[in-house]
Amino acid sequence: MAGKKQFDIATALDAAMIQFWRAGYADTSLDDLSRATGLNRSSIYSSLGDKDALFMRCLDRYATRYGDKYDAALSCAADRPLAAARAFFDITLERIADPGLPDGCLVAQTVMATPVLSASVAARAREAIGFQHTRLRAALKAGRLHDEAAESLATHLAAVNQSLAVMSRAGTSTEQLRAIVDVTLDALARTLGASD
Amino acid sequence: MAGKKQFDIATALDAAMIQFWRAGYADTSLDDLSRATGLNRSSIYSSLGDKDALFMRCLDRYATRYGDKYDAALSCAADRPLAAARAFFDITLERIADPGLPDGCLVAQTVMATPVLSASVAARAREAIGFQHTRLRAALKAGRLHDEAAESLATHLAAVNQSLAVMSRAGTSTEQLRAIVDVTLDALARTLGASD
DNA sequence: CTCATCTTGAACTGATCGGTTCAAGATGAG
DNA sequence: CTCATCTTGAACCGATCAGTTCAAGATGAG
Repeated sequence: MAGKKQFDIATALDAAMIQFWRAGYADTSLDDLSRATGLNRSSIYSSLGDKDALFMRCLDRYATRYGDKYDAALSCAADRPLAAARAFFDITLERIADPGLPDGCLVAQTVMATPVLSASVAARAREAIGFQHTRLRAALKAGRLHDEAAESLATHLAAVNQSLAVMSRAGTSTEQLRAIVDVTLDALARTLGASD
Repeated sequence: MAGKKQFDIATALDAAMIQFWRAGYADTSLDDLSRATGLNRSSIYSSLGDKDALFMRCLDRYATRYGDKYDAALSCAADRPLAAARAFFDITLERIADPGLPDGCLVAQTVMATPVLSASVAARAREAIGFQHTRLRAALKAGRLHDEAAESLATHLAAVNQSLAVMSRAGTSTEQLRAIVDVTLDALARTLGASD
């Protein structure tokens, strides 16, 4: 515990995460990471591990951070499932609207690069998608949807959420992104209404 | 026209397209393209241009080939708009189910890599997404949906179609992919029914 | 002040990248 | 057969890549 102040690892991880998020794994060099974090190459290597390990930490960080937010948004699903689903999508839409964050989604980007990533990284990204599905299914079941409807609707909601990552990178406006989810929310509303 | 047979440019383009489709621009080297096409490095360079130009040709090829199929699928929209939408998604689902083709979608992959691609390539990919939207909106209008509904539903359909690219790479089964579009098709069916 | 600890910048390695050139070989028209 | 034309393999270039090492410098505890 001597020497200069230790740099803030959490801050560095955030910066690295955003760099990977914006440019993807392949298009992020160690120099990019050094520039983004403000840390030296050797500092990154010694305290954050090599590129693969660092990416994995960023992926976990991303999944945990937004996973918690998605969980919170869905927490009212038992009482108001439609509002819960709306809040769920709002997490994504607000993230996209935040000018301090990249468009798209780190998980979506990673999943798309699956064929050229290491097996462990690919598996972790798929896992994150699976968690999203599980989260949504549980919420829909809590909202008194029968198993079959909860299953397929959870898959649909997870997919539409991922589509926002693609469309935001295609230059789709926030109004159009909102329109995408509104169609889905209408479908959910009718299903909920019909099951009452 | 002397010398050995000229190799088939169309076949070579298909092979290059599939390589880019599977691995993306950044993760495709000239050696990869050489291996995929069976052509020599210098042959690629002399007759297909440099990496950027070749990628652009592949992107155009992809957009045209599947664009035509999507158009054909939507051609019955005036009479049977719901069947047209179903046929539209079937194009994508069949493409994903084809073991001879990569999962995902070249356009989706390219759009996701927008921040690190040349401006011209990024614009072309966005253009392709725009065409998809235009195509769908025209079909929905032909199916007697009013402008507002056609606009937002076209955006939704285009987005769900892109979501299939992401989800297919996440290991989602064909049954689940089908469930994703079925929710959307149900929503469309109700909208069409309500507008009658 | 002293010294153990941490950070930093710089350099090096071996590999791969995209792009380009060119001589050698293969081919078919005349 | 002759020769113009095309393809091919190999090599080279400058640049960048990830990974690693290490000496020099900065820092704060004792």
